Amino acid sequence: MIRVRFAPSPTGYLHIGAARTALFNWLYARKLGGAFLLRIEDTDLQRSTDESTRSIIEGLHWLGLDYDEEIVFQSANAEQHRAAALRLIEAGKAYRDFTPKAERADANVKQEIAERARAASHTGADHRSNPFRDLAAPESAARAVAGEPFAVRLKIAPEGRSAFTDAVYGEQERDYSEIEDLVLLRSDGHPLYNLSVVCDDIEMRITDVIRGQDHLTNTHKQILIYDALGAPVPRFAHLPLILAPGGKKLSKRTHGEIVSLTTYRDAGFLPAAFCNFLALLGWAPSGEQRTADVTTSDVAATAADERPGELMSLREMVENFSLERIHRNSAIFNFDANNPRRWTDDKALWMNAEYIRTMPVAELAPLVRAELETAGLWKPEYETTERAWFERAIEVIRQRFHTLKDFSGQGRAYFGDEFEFDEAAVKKNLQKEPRLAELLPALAARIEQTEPFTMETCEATLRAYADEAGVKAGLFINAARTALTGQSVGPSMFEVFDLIGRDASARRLREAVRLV
RNA sequence: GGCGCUAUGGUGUAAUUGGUUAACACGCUGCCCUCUCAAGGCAGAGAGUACGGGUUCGAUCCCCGUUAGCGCUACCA
Repeated sequence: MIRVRFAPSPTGYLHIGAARTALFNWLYARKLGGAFLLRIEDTDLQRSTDESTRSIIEGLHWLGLDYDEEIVFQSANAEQHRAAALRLIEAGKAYRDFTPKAERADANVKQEIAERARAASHTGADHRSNPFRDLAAPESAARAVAGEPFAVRLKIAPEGRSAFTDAVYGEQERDYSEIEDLVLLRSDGHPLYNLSVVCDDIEMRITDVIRGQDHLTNTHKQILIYDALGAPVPRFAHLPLILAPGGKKLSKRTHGEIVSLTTYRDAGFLPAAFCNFLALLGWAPSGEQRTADVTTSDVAATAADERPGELMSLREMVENFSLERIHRNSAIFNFDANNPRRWTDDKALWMNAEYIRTMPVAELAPLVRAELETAGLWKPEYETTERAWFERAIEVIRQRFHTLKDFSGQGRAYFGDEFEFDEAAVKKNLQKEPRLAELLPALAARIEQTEPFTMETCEATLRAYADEAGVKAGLFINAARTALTGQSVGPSMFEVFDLIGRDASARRLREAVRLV
């Protein structure tokens, strides 16, 4: 049985790249009927926080990626990892390194690495020139017993090659001479990443490791640890990275909130839409599936036969998913920090709007309810006596919305009398024609007396009065839109009258006079 | 410095795995529809597949080199 895991380290919020890794693992597990597990890699005690762990769990929950067993906290297994390292010493596969620990500043590690490599190539020193590598076992043990601190290093054979087949990147080979005797245990006894990952993956009986491409070259080291431990090596699949515009690294430091999953939740994205978008970064259904999906998509039950194949429900993604179709080049997450309209990837925004516009209203309603609740606009009647009205309002206004936030923003006037007037709209629709000061109350009176009060009768009333007053119907229509909703854009005006209702419509028309 | 990975319009991707006027989506431009804005419809601009060599009757696709970007190279994860 397939067992995969998502293993983030809880140092900060859940990164969208990590979220995509989680999604792919989940997709793979669900497709193959396997288990999807969650492991929190909190071995770096200084940087790990509970808050971050919580945000990871919340993020997965929001996306709808359910995990199958208890969460594993890596720090809880430190003792086992240590024992494994000690066992490797006994077996002669690792050795104690008594070299005093070198302090280095995090900021210049890269530079230091380069300099050290250059120096080593001059002196002819290689990865196997550690003086403690071949220290006799009894002496090594004696020094340890005497209390001398030591790190534990894996003993890599001087000659040979490591090889594996990555499900995405294909055949991978690396000469042992390129691999240093990596440290498994710090001199303070703390197990290091590569050891911990391998031990936990063995313990959790992970069969397929699906993770970011940044681990591709480290995989050779981990395979060496599997071998030393005598454990079977899982299958590996590395995912291309997600980069910022310009092909630069997408980081919290330089790009801020844009890389955090919670940003999208808080901005009113639908989890299904965001998963859909994320899935298409580095993966795509085949051309065949793309066209086949046109008729089977259930994202939009109402217009299924018109949907492009890129829009897929989670269920459809599971159906179509395969490691083989993940590609190897990194994807760019496109956005423009200087343009508020382009604050995140255009396609993500479009896709979210598409979902909002086409998903069944019954599924959208609870999400709108949550949004209205947080905005203080929710009324319990929307679930009972006004349910039909509520669903109709959603249906009408969602056509122009991009995120759930729009229901409490642009859509505010539909759910209450407290709303803002857009300055430009007032100027354009109410202030260009001074006669509106008299005409608006008169229109209000006519609207009020319209019987029955429907889209059609409102239209007839308005047009008749426009004729009578000798103005264009458009004048009234646009003025009414701004009077009733505060905006210059929105649904067909007669639908707006109908939704907002007789009393509120008349009232808002009269009140708008003060803005003329 | 060493090793590795990658390279199709602005972005995400497709191309029956060597044979297409290089396709689709987002974005962009224009027109239509129209009470506004979306949506929708129509039309269009935008890549000859990073560059240079091979192999081949024929390369987006296979090979080599160059360049660029990214990753790894820590007693970080």
